Amino acid sequence: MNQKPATISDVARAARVSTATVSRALSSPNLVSERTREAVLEAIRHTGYRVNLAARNLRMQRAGAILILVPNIGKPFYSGILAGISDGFAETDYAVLITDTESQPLKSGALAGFFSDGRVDGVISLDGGLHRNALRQCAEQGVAGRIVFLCEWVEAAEFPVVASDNAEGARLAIRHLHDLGHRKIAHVTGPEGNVLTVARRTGMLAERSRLRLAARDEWIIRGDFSLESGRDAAERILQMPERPTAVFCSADMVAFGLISRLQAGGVRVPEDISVVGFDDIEMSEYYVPALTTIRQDRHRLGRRAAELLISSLTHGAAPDPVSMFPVQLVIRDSTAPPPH
Amino acid sequence: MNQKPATISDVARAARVSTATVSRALSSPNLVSERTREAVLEAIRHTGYRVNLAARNLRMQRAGAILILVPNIGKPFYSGILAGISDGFAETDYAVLITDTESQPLKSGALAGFFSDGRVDGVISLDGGLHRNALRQCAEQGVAGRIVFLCEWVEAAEFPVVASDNAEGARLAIRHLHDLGHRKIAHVTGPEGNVLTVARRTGMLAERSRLRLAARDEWIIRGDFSLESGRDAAERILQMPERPTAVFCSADMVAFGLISRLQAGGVRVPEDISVVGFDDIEMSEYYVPALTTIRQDRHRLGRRAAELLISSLTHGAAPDPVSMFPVQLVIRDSTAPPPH
DNA sequence: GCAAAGATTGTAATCGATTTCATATGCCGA
DNA sequence: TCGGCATATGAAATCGATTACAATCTTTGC
Repeated sequence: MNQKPATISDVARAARVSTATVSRALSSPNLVSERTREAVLEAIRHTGYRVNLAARNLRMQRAGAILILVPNIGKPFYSGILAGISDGFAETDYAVLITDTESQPLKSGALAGFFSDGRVDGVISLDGGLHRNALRQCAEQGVAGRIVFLCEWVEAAEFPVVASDNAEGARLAIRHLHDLGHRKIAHVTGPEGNVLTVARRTGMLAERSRLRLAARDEWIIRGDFSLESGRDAAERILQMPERPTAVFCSADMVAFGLISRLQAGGVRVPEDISVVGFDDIEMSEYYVPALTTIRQDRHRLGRRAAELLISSLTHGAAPDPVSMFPVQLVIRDSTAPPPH
Repeated sequence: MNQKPATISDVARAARVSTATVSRALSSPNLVSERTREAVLEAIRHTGYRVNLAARNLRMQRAGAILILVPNIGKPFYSGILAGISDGFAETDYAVLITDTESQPLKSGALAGFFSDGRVDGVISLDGGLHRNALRQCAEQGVAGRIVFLCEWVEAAEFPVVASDNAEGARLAIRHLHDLGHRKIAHVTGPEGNVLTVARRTGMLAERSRLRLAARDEWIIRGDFSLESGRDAAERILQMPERPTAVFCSADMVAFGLISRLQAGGVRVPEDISVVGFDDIEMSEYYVPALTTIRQDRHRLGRRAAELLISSLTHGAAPDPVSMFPVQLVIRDSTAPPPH
């Protein structure tokens, strides 16, 4: 035990051939006679040889890994996405690295650095808050084609994006509330400067004015996709002289925080106030009340981003710069007609 | 643009020294005169050089990466743990790889393979269901010291373990319910064969008999840590002729599934039935009712496992084979005295 | 003033694979 | 029987770093 792993030379020696032949027997078997191929395979079995990826990657000038930038691994929203990405890379020999950009912010030059130190071949970023400079550096190094944005993106940057139709999601939410009879609808936004915040708020505002619904400034409440911001929004609402009858939240977690605080304040959901979330994370179905929300197909989004990246790594070009995925309204128990 | 990254030779040429000197200037500056060190640094700045990690790792006979085996990335429970692990590795130059053992089960020999193909230097496994064979292979290769179990573990295997005091957690839960006046306490277990299932159930049973509480076989309900299993358990309970007045769930997610279904069935929590969870995931505080549960310090667990692995990778030996972390009872709104 | 010790630096081997180029062999048709 | 071609294989260069060893130049002690 504790013996060093067998190398290609060990195999070559055992099979009485050169290392070149061993390599060929593995990567292009048709270049090798059947007899020697058998001998090589037997030697491999015997020695327990596995090709050393560091060596192979060095020689082949690739890193053999891709990196996922996640704003916060802790959020349940990302887990389904990560699973989808993993699935997408399952058949490849790429290793999947994950970095949390919140707990470990990228230092200046770090992103381009990942490429130039041979650590990664490609990047999937779930973080739309990357520095312009960092992206420019990547573009200058000619690795722009190896970066894919997922869910979030950077405005006016030339990287492929895989995302849900956020504006449509917001419209669906508002329309659903309108159909139930709601006319006074509030919205808890995401963090300022976030592209999703903008997309969802814009969609919400557009639909609200299209339907000629009441509009009050205080009904647009700033949040940040977190439970806490939902709770804070609830406190604001509890103190409003004229309360909305429904709230469209920019994320399910926000809705949970909101509902929890509303109920604690004696306001029932959905009897007194209806609530719609966004994302449809696993919990939403089991919340009390079960949450009406906008579903994003997280697994599919992740998978698609993986496929996109793989294809641009192997074929050099991204097939389509933007893929927008449909969202879906899932009606559960947190919405009902407004109190008359 | 699109130029290949600078190599050590480029730097050497620019600084008019040999590659050896460049390497030394970086790794052991005291071996190099100040003048040349300056020149080298200047050349590095000028060329934008970054050391190629594949090459360095190959030469230094290390992989530069560690692998985390997660049963299911999708579960919110793991996110805090992963963040803790990431933190633990933040100051090192190890890359952190993550694999989901549920969506992509390890093939036979895969674990040992990760080591022998130079892909990883160490492993943190959150999966206690690894095959004995896989572990034996690792031991035979002499890499046993580079595997750390976290939260879960494999019974009778000689690897270091970082985990919470699960039995104590179960005892705390039962004692709390007993203190509130409950005498008929049910338990939804984890999946059969899981070490956590055993630890928590054992602790629960021990405390129950110590306190001389009522015991009925049907009050031990098999689950699997999931929302769905909580829902199923609730359905069983709703049909019991003699219902328990309290339920201790083996995970918060189970508790959510359970409460959601109980309420739908007209049983109020905590007025009719009290519920205690296990884990204290972020959501628990914001559930309705806020969940009484056993807190595990997930971030700290993750961090500790990372530190343990790092230390055994650098110093060769694990300081202490088992570290058991204390748990904590967090009392919220899902528990109350039983209906008289 | 000279040998020994110390400080710097360069040359070349090495890590473990892949791949180019050259060589050896066998088979074919003329 | 011999040139030509396809097939099978090996020798050696290469990827980009680190490091053992050797070489040179300074400094120090007596």
